[in-house]
Amino acid sequence: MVGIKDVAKRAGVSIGTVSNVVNRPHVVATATRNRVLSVIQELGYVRDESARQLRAGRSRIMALLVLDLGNPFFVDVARGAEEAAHAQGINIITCNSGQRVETEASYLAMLAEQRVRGVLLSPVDTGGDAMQAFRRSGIPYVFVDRKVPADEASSVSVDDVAGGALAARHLLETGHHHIGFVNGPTILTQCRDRDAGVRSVLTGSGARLSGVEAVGLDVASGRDAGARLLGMSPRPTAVFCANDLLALGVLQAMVGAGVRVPDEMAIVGYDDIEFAGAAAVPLTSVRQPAFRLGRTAAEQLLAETEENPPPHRQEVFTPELVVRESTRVRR
Amino acid sequence: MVGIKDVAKRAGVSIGTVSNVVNRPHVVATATRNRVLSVIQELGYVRDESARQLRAGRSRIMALLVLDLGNPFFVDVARGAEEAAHAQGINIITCNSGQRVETEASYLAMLAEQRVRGVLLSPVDTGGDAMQAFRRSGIPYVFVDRKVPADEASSVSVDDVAGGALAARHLLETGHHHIGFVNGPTILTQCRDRDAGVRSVLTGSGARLSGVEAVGLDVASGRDAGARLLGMSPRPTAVFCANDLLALGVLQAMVGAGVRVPDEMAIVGYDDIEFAGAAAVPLTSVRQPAFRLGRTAAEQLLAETEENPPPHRQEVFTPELVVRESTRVRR
DNA sequence: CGGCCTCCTTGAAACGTTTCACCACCGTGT
DNA sequence: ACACGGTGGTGAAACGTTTCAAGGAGGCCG
Repeated sequence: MVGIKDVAKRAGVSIGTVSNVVNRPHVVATATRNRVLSVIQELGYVRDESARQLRAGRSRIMALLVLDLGNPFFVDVARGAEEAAHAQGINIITCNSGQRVETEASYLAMLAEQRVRGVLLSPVDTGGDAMQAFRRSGIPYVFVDRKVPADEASSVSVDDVAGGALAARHLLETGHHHIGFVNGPTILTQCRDRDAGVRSVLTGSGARLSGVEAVGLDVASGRDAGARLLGMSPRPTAVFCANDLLALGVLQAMVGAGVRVPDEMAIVGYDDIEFAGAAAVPLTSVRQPAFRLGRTAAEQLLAETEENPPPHRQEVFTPELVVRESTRVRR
Repeated sequence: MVGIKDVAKRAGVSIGTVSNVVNRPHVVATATRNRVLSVIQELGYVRDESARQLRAGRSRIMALLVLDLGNPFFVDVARGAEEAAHAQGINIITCNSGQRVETEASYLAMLAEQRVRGVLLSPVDTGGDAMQAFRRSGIPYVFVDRKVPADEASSVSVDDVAGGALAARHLLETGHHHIGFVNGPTILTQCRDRDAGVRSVLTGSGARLSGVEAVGLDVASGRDAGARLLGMSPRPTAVFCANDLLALGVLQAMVGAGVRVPDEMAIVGYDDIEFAGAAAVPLTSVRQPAFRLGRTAAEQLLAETEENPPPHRQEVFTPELVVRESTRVRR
């Protein structure tokens, strides 16, 4: 592998000069610069970032550690983060934990060892050993889609309690008295918060709530939950799902069983992913500003990795209900 | 930031011993090892991967550079790759070029400077400068979802010509004589191949082909293309889309315009992403084994980064037609 | 009691950069 | 002729690891 030394020797200059050509071209004379540049071309020299970083003490890479890339919501978050980072010439690498605690831990360890510039975090497990160790590493991080106490770190999130409430209220207003709630794993704050929102609205409303906890937050888990819903008697007349993927799964189960949506079963999803509007029955969903979430978080993180970091901030966006066929009231 | 020296001093041993505790625990006496380990704990020491890598000359990270994470097909590819890599204790980082040539170039440069262990590549632009430079870097790479000459590198792909042919034949067999083809940007080999497949079947069949080139491979481009399709006269009675996202967009355009699917317009997509089956009208689609694609490619890449790399291989999977509502013949 | 083996530990070199103090040279003003 | 400033280039230190030859401390055998 060709290094700066080879270039120096071949161009008949010192190592320092080659380094200058690469990093501060203006300080070296035009003739020398061109000679060195052409040798670099000729030899195909690529500088070694690990050496550079070892010297500099800091990396030029930011990372995004994401709960589940299979969820288009997070893909949009990633896009937003990428946009913000690229605008400042920083590359973002994405790590997908797939909601597995061990995978997450392994990525956290890797990122710490890598001395990454900063990390955008949407962790499964905020309290675990891996996360504790990561905190101590001193690498700046910002939580995405999860709120944390202000003294720990910045966060950019969406008010999930409000989102859950929004969905529940909508179902009440469209005349339902028995509502199913397909929630995801309650280890996730998002799920607990949405649950809290639902309960805050339903408690004392006279409506009945039937909860189902899905094993995952994907379509397959949704189909599964749908089947369980179908087995209930009395069966709820409407269901709120913690996630559009779950909602799509539930919808598939309903269609498969010949249960008409929304007439026999209204469905509300969460996230308003692009596919929600294109579903067999277009889904009513609680929209989150995913792209902005990612962008805002990345901007904050970038700011916090600068010389004089600004104080931590907790940004909370407000979700919005998008009504479609799946809860339309027919008269 | 605490380094190996701090640990050594505090534990009263040499830095070599600390290194041994971390990397070859068995060679150090139990008492010493425990003492060092507890100091590591206490100080929160995390080893610096850039120094480690500088010394070792190679990284322990693999990368996946992907065309578009917004396409669930690639998310599945990523999952497959992650599975294979994690099975060998290697972490995979994902880089999303979003089909932008400059973004791709910038990631390629970054990965080369990073001296990554190996890269899984689904590039927009195989011939560009960035790619040329990357080849020279000597980092092992394997193409995913794209075939290349055997002497350059390994590749794992799906026969796109066959896939295109499969779709076209299906539409002929279901009685269509005027077929639309919504293709993606022809800079992508995949799109050119699918086109070739379609033409090979339609040429001489007596059927008419109306081509539309979408600007992207996403839902919005599909809606756009759908609108163009609707403006044609005579209007095709069926359309094959190079991609399920395009197909979903076209479907939305049809639904929006009150054109019945499949009666007035049959639709075939490509990839068979999870959402295809859950669409307003479940989509017929050409299925690709995305997960296996990713897993196989990662396995090959891992093998090629070993001591005695196996020869390059070209693995080509065969696509499969999945028939659903969107092309169902009613009688 | 000397020699030898085994088990642990050490110190220093090396990895490929960046940075910085220092030097050589040249032209200019006095 | 001399001092001086500016320009362009050099050499060496430093970054935090890993690795490896070498050495010290015991224990065992003859």
